[in-house]
Amino acid sequence: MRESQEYDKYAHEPFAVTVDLAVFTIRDGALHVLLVERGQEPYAGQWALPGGFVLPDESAESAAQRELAEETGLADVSGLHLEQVRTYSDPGRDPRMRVVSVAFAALVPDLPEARAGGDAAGAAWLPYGPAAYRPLAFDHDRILGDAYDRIRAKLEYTGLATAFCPPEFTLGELRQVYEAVWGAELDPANFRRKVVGTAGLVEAIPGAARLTGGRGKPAALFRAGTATALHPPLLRPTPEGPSS
Amino acid sequence: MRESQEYDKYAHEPFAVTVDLAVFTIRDGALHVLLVERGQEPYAGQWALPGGFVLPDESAESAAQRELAEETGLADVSGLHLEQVRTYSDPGRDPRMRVVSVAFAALVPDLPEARAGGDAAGAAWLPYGPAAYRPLAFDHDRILGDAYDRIRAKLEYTGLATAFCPPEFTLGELRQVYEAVWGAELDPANFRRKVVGTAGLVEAIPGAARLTGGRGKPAALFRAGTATALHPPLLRPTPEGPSS
DNA sequence: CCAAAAGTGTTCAAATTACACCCATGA
DNA sequence: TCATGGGTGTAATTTGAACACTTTTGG
Repeated sequence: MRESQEYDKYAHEPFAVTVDLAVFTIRDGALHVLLVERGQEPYAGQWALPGGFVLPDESAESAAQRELAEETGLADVSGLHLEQVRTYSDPGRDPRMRVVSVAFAALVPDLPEARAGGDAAGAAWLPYGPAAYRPLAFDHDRILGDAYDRIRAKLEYTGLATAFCPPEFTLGELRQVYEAVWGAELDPANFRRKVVGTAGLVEAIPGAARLTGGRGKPAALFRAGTATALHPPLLRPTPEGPSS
Repeated sequence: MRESQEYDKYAHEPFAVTVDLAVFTIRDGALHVLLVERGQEPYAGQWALPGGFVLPDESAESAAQRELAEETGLADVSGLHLEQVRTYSDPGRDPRMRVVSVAFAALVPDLPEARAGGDAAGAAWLPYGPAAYRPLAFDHDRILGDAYDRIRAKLEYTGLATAFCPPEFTLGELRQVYEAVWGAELDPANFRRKVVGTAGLVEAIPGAARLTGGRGKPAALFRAGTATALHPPLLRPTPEGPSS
C-alpha cells in the first residue's frame, strides 16, 4: 500500500528506469527494424534494441523521443508515430542492476539516409523476422515481438499504416505497408475502395499525379486522414483457422 | 545511450516504481470500479486507485497480483484477468518524489463480499462514469480513463468479456457485460448467434439449465473458450459518426 | 393467463470477394 | 507494342441488422 509506506527515497535498492525502442520502417516492401550492436558486456557483440536511461527530469515519452532522434539522425521526430507498448520489470532482466524498461514502438517512413546515426558500436536496419540477428540482448526478443504484435493488430482498426508513409503517398505504397506487415497479399482494387471509402483514413490531394518510380499508370497522391479508430476495421485475410 | 552510461546505482535521484490498479466488475448491470479513500496527504480524503510499491525482488506483475489479492480479499487471484495498460512517468505526477507507475486493469466477477478487504481508509465499488468521486488523486483520472478505453476496445476483438463472468454463465449474463461496458443495447438473438458461432469464444456445458434468477425460460450454461483473438471481431454499434 | 427471458427462423440491406476490363506510362 | 501498375465495374457470396415467433418459466 502506498499509504503504509514511508517515502524514504533511499530506503530500497534503487530502480533504474530506461526506455527501449522498436523502430520499424518499410524498406523494399519488407518490414525492417532498427537495431544496434552492443559494444560491451553483457551481451557484447549481440544486437539489441536502441534505448537509454530516463533522465531525472523527463518522462519516459520524452526519453523515447530523444532516443529516437539520436538513433534515426532526424532533427525533428515530433511528426513520427511513437507509442508505448508495455513495461518490462522482471528482476534479473538486466544482470547488472534492477532495471525497469518502458518499451516503445516507433513507425517511420523509409529514411533517405540508409543508416542510423548515433554512438553505439553499430546500427542497422534489419529485416524483421526469424533472422540471423537473433537472439537479441537482454529480453529484447520478447519486447520486439510484443511491439510487432501491437502494430500488426493496430493496422486493422486504426489508421496507423499511414505512419509508415511519407507525407504524400500513393495507395499502392499504403497497400505495400499492409502487405509487408501482415505478410499477405491484398487485392488492389478492393483495397482502394475500402481505404477511400473509410471516412478519415486518407484524403486525396488535388494536385497532379506521380509515377511510382517505374512503369504503370501514374498514381494519385493522398495524405493521412485524421481518423484514429476505424469502424468498421480493415480486416486482414484469415490469419488462422476458420472462425465460424 | 545505455552503452555510454555508468551503472552507478546511486548516481541519480532514485525512481520509485509503483503499480496502480483499475479493478472493474459488473454489478447490477453496470460497470463498477474499485476505489480507495486516501487517509493522508497529499490528496487526503479523495478517492484513488488502489496500488503500491513494487518490491525489490518482484516484477510489476507480481506486485499487481499481490495488491489485487489484498484489495479484493480473494485468496487466489491467479484466475483473474490482469493486464498491463501503460506506464505513467511524468515528473511531478507525485509531489513527494519521482514515482513511475505501471498501471494495470483487472476484471473480476461480481464478488460475494460486497466490499474490498484491506487497509486503506476505505474501499468501495463505485459505478464507473463521470461521478461524484471525481477528481481522483494524482493522475488517476487519466489512468482510469485509459484502462476503461482499453477494456472497452478489447471486448470487440478478444474474448475478454468472459473475464467478468463466473466460471459458468449464461449468454444473457455475457450480453450484460457488453451492454454495461459499451453502454449500448444488443439484440439478444443476434448476440447469441454471433457468440456461439465464433469459434473458441464460449463452449456449451452439457449439464442442465439454470434459471436466471427470475422469470423467463431457463438459460443454458457456458464456460469461457480458449480463443484470445476474435476473427472477425464483435463490433459494437457505431460509437460515432457514419464511417462510409 | 400474463410478463419476461431464451432460443429459432426469416427477411432485407450492406459489406466482402473475386474477378474482368480499361487507362496511362516506361521500356 | 508489351508489360506493369492504377483505377473502375460488376456479379456472386457472405455477413449483419431487424424483427416475428415459439418455448418455458415465475407470478
